[in-house]
Amino acid sequence: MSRPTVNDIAREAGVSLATVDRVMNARPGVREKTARRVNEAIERLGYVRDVAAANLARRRAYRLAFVLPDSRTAFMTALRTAIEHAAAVAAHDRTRAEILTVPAFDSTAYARLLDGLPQEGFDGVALMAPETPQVRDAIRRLGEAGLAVVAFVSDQPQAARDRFVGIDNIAAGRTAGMLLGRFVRRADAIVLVVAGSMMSRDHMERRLGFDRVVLERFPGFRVLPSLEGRDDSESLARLLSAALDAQPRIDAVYSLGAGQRGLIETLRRRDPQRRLTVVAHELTPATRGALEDGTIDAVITQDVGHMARSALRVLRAKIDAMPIDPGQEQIRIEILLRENLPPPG
Amino acid sequence: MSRPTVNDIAREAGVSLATVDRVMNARPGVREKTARRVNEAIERLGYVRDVAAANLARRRAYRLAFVLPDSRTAFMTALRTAIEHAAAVAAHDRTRAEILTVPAFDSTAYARLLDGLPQEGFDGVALMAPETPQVRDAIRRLGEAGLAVVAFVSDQPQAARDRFVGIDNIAAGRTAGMLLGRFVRRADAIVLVVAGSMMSRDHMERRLGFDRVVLERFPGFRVLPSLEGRDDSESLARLLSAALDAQPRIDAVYSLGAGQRGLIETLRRRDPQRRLTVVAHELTPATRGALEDGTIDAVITQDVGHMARSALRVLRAKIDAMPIDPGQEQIRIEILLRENLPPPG
DNA sequence: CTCGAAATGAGGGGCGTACCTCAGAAAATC
DNA sequence: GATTTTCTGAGGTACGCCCCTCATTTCGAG
Repeated sequence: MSRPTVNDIAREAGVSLATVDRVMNARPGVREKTARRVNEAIERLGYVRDVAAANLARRRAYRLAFVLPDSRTAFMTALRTAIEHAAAVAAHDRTRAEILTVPAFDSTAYARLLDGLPQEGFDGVALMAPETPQVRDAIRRLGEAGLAVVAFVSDQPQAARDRFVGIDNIAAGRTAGMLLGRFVRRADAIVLVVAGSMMSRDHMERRLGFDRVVLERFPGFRVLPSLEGRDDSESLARLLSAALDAQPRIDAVYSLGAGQRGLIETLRRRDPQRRLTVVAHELTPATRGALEDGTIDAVITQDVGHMARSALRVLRAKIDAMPIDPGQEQIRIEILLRENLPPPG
Repeated sequence: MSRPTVNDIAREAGVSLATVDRVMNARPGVREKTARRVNEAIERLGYVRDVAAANLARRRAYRLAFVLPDSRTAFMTALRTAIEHAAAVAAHDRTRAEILTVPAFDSTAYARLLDGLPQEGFDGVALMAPETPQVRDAIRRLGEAGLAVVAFVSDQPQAARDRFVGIDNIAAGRTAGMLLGRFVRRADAIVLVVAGSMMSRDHMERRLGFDRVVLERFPGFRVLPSLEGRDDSESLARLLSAALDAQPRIDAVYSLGAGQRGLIETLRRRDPQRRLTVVAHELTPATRGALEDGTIDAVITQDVGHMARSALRVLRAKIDAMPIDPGQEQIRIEILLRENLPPPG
């Protein structure tokens, strides 16, 4: 005997199909007593609505938006590709997801775009945006308009988002710090921190976590003031080169993300014997190559494919008011060495 | 304009619905020329069959089996729980998955069980079994009977499995070796390897990878003959205690998996200052606690939840002859430090 | 050209659910 | 008890696809 259907419920509850339908879809005009009988029958038979059939009948289509900054770092490119891929797969599942792009730090533009989404028929939004009052208010309005909202990659802890899909960047920074600290042999190591841009919350949090762990666990380390390459490989290469000249005894480099290409090229040139211990963020073609040839010792990363799929699943679940599987939606802070690098592609 | 349906295909191809249906479901009685016209129409409109609707109409139900050894290590317990959870979720999706248990190293019992599956109406099997000729032949017969077969956790590279869901244990061993080697401060470290049982392929492969990396990268290390606790915490505790007495200068311990509880308790007692560098496999309540309190420095693990879900997805895809998303099905060799430990549960 | 076989069209019933209408029954109101 | 209001039942149509039957057309062989 297979799963019970609405018909079984109707029979079991001693009511008609129409009544079962009214109860199940919260339509008006059912006495409380009758509704209870139906719900009891559902309980008793262990009925679970066949979501596939329901969606078929409803002709339901989920219309979702990924709202991303227009930044074009390797990480953002990989993220976009992952989202497009996940969206193509989800298209087989009545889900249409589009990427919308906004000037990177323009909160007003974000707010304007978000405010327009309800009228355009979107049911849910995955949002990667700076944490500002304007964005926060726009998120609240989205929620009031009935859209599901997840903060994506970068959290909005103060805002009315339904969930955060991404990693804890403080913990990621701690992880990087611990790894770097244990990889470096000497107790009085000099460490250089390289940042894309400190304007982004992620990088600030990583830095924070890193500093804390160094302070707690490697108090003998000297951490130099951080280099800011403004997400740009060329300027980063120049800055790094200058820093290595100024302080030749640098033992380790921690790269918070963005501009990795310039960093790696400079390291290859300046440190061919790989005396330096290097920990970087984000798996990109550049960091993969550097991991393979030993220029970088470890990469801390987050699986962009997983994040894209997770955002889609979470949004759909929120739209349907269904529970999510926390284990499946937990994005890991991955540590990659050359030895556990997943195959490319 | 939403997705094209079979009706659109029929119209576009200038044939009737019945013919489209015959083509799509490979039913006989269609001239090749006509079939081609239909397929062209499918191409042109970018039609993709609505699998949900198709399954509904077919009343298709996937009946899947997880065939596991009766071993009751913490890892196997976690794995079973993860499978049960994934199966409960998949039940909402016309998929019934059951766990079948076989005496751990009894190839004959495995073969007998596997041979019975086709008659019992199973469509696919995820199999964790020793790699023996008997099992290999049984897998071939399953394939011939039309079942999808994935090797689960432990690969069957010589057998006709459709895929392997699990990690490369040689790489996992290499990862552990690299991590341990870099965490230990001295170049002439003495390393103790602790195994549950060397009978299992996984543990042998990890050992192999570990040894190779130590040989290549840390040639000064001395690796002691390995301790075998036969997957049993108590006997492992005794052995370890004896080994630490015999060689007090041990610097590091590598635990291949199984019997971790005894290991950890002994370490807590014998090494309260955490002088030892310890790398272990599998995230379990015991290793989690040990990571948190610093008894263990790193854990190499594989996400059991991911593996269970992946096996289900892969089996369904194989049964439907649909493509899979390699990125999503890639099981990671995860490195966990205290800093990037995911929340429990 | 004829005949039989093969190919195709037309149509129905069904999968489990949603959503609608209308008539009739039960309950609440006075 | 009559009347209004609220509930409930019966039944239909639809979603996109599967699978079956039967009549009709087309094709190829002789």
